[in-house]
Amino acid sequence: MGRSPCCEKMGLKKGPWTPEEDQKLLTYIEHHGHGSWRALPPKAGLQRCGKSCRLRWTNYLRPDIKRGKFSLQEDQSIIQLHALIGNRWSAIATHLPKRTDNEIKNYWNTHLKKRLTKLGIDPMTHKPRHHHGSGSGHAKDAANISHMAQWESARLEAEARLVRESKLQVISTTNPNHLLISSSSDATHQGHVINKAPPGLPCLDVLRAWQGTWSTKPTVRNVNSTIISGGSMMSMDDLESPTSTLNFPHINALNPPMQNAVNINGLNENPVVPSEVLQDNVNVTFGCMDACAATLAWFVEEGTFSSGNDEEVGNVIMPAGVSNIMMEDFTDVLVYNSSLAGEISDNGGSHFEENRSYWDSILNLVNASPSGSPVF
DNA sequence: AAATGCTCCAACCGCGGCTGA
DNA sequence: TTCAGCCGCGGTTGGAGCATT
Repeated sequence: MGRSPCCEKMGLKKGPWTPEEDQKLLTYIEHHGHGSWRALPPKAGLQRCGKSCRLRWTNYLRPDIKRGKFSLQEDQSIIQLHALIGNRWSAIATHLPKRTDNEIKNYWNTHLKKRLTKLGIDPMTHKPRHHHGSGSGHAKDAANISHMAQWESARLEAEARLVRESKLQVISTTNPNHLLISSSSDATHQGHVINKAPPGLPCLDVLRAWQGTWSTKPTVRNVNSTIISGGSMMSMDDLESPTSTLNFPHINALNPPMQNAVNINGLNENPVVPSEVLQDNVNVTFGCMDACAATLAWFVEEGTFSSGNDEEVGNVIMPAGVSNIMMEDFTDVLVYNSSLAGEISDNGGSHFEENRSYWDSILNLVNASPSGSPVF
């Protein structure tokens, strides 16, 4: 590859792994764990550097890797997380169980980025190239989004580290010969276990303190009726990530879309929360709007809605007409979410028409494509 | 059938952060 | 405090396989 041959100069093999090498590595790790990667190759009888072994294991041989096509929900998650935290693949992978950071990175570079580009959405900023912002208000939103992105980014990194540290603790207290798993992609799964562990883990306290630093407000109800408890860990059960501070109204709205539309409309009956309390959550909602656009276009392109549950079999393929009707309802849901946020925050609902226009423009863009064919 | 172009992904490299001496 | 060793992450690449001409 025209780079300095770090392994070659030591007489070590590079390039594609043979089935025999895979078997050696698998067998060794199953019996001994990987321990020090640097020390592993000679013990396992491999003419490879430790780095190469680690990569092979974490990206390919690990038994808990899910391979194959990404689901629509996984697409959503990647887009939304990327909109928030950028190219932090390992952090994104912690929210996609059984997917490796490398796989997500490849998928982004080969599929998602291109599709967003074709949609006219900048894959780096997640904004439409001809975004119709509203002057200073838009700049303010952008600043808030940036603030939240930094917050979430730091939180995800802390979460990933927490998972890694806790894994070491768990392993050290169990069978020393237990299979060591060191990839980040299983972090979400592992994180559930860890976060249900008895309180007292120092790392958890650190994370709590970290969250408390930013979230000093009292318990509030956000636009999606999820209770967020400021200064302490929130309810885990409702969230995709065990410690996520975010929620994505459109995800819930789509799983399935119609039922959740009812749920969201039901918010009218909920007590209105003071604007200062909701502000942060509202900002997140707006921060995800552009990512929502891409996601929405997805569903129209595919003509499908995911069940949202990997356990269920298959997606429902809808006729174009039905799809359009559902898209209109979906728009209402999204507009409602964002306009509710706007109402509660500071503009007395002034976002409503603007957001409706925004989503209508996305729908028009999508619907302008030939019937039943991708828009890109 | 052959040549060419394109897509995809496994695997590499370099850098930065962490840890222990 | 410094430094060396190690690990993990993100960016990048080579090449296999597929599609198109």
